[in-house]
Amino acid sequence: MGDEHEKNEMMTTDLVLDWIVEYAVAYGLDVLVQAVLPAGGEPELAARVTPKTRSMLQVHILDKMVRSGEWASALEMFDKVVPDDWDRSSESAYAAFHLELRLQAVLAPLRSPRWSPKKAKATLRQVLDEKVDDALRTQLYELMRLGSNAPEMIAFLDNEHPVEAVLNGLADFFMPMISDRTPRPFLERIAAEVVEGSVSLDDAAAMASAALGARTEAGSSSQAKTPKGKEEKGKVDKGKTAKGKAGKGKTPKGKEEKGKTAKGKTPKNKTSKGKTSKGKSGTTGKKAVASKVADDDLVISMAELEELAGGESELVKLIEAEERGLVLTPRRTVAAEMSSDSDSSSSWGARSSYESSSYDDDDDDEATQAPTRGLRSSAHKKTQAAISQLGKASAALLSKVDDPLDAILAKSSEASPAQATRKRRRSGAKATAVANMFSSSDSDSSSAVETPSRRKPRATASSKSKKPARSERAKSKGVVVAWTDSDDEVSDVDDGVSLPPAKSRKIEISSTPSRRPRRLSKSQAIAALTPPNKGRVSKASISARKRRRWTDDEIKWLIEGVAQFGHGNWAAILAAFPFTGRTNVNLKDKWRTLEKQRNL
DNA sequence: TTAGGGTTAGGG
DNA sequence: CCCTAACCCTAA
Repeated sequence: MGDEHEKNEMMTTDLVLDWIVEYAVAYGLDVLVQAVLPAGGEPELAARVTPKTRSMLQVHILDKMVRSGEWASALEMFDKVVPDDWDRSSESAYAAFHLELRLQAVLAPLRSPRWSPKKAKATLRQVLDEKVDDALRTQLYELMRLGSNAPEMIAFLDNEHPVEAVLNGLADFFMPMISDRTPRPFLERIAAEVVEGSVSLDDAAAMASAALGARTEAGSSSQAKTPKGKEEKGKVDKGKTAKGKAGKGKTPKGKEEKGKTAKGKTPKNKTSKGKTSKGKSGTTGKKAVASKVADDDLVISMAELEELAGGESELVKLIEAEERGLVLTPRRTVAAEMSSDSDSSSSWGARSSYESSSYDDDDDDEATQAPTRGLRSSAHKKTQAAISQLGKASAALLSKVDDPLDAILAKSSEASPAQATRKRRRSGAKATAVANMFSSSDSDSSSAVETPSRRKPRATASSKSKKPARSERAKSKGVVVAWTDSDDEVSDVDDGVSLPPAKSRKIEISSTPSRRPRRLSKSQAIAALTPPNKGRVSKASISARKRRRWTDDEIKWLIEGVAQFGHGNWAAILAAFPFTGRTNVNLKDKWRTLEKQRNL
């Protein structure tokens, strides 16, 4: 009796916990996901989550892996997620999706716009040498056939095996498993608080449990959970049957859809850009504790950011100013895109209606746009929103600080493409630097400060001129050249820089000035000017950037990354691991030295 | 963005 | 002072 009551209470609590976790996922709180997943999670929490919720979380992770191109991990996770009783025959949807995943795993390294046909072929051949089944082999041979023509092959990859299609397939495939539950406002609220960090998960469970208990107490307590269990079972069954249908329809549908979206709206690929630094879900060695810490840091970082920016209202003002276009940053488009659709609906069910209907394609936009992202959902959106918020905040912060370089560059009317690029990269680097400053509680506090790689005063010596013996070069260093450029005068520069006027006309140039075409002297000047600016901006970053030795962790990531993405995909590797203060070129260089070391 | 040649800080 | 790892520059 009392025993049973206790038991019921416990199960109620667990169900509530389930819900909270589910909503937390919808809110994009990966910490919870990590905490609950068996491997590396917190055992107690994991044990209290129902298998169904666990599956849902796993699908969530799978979705992330697919998005970040961790195909090997995705394959692994896929096998874990699929229930044992699903049809795995070669005709099944399981087989189709599994094949697609494996294909993607092979194709991922080839998607780089810069891959060489030679490399692609070699990679494919290597795969073919391993044991692959006929279905995969057929696909790969088709790729081999196209391998001699790079553009054609890329087009093939994009049209026949777009990542989009896999994502859609993912949504289709698992939708039956993931039913949408009726949202419960109070649970949503609590989940939101968990996300904010003001309430711990356990407290939330207690709170929600109390709330739910109060409601269900009126009826019999066992009533509360019985329907749930039934519901769950029913769903699994239904899922199994529905799945076959969904899977079969999947491939053509995905393709069709892709074509249409591509035709309709160009921009949208951008979304993934922002979230680079946190792609670690696959190989969390460090437990949920670590991710918890990371999340705390995120919370703190916003607060600190606001504080630094002069309080919230100030920050808001700045952001608003930015949005009105007063402050131009490339991020603006993303922000606009973000704010355009705010949704609050439960995410997981969004696609089901689309699935059952045979999808008449008469009206384009609405039909295609909405269902495209079954799983992208609000979880993704929230994450994106948070990221964009952070980005905006840091941009606002930066805009508050005087960094004249951008202004200077903007002013220089002949802005060559190269300069423009440099400018953009700089601001990007700065933004991440600010973010890193808070998010990486990591050891060397210097790294964050270093990150905005300061160009050395040394103005580019023309590399073509064969090196003029060390001593000579050394001597030439430190020549002082007076720069007199009539048009934009000191004032121009002065606004942002506020350098001592006397200095602004004298620029130190380390290489022979006469060799350079005059046109370049300005950019040289800018480069030369830069460090002093920085000195003014922040006392911490005065020092010239330091050499930072590679840590074991970084080396580990690099090796892992090459194994995962293949040699030469440095940008992808950089994005997939939590490198701080490293660039893709750095990775490339490090790999070069590693290889050298191994050979010797 | 990557490949590869060039430059240099800093350890031994 | 030498050598190497880390970093820079630029063509493609």
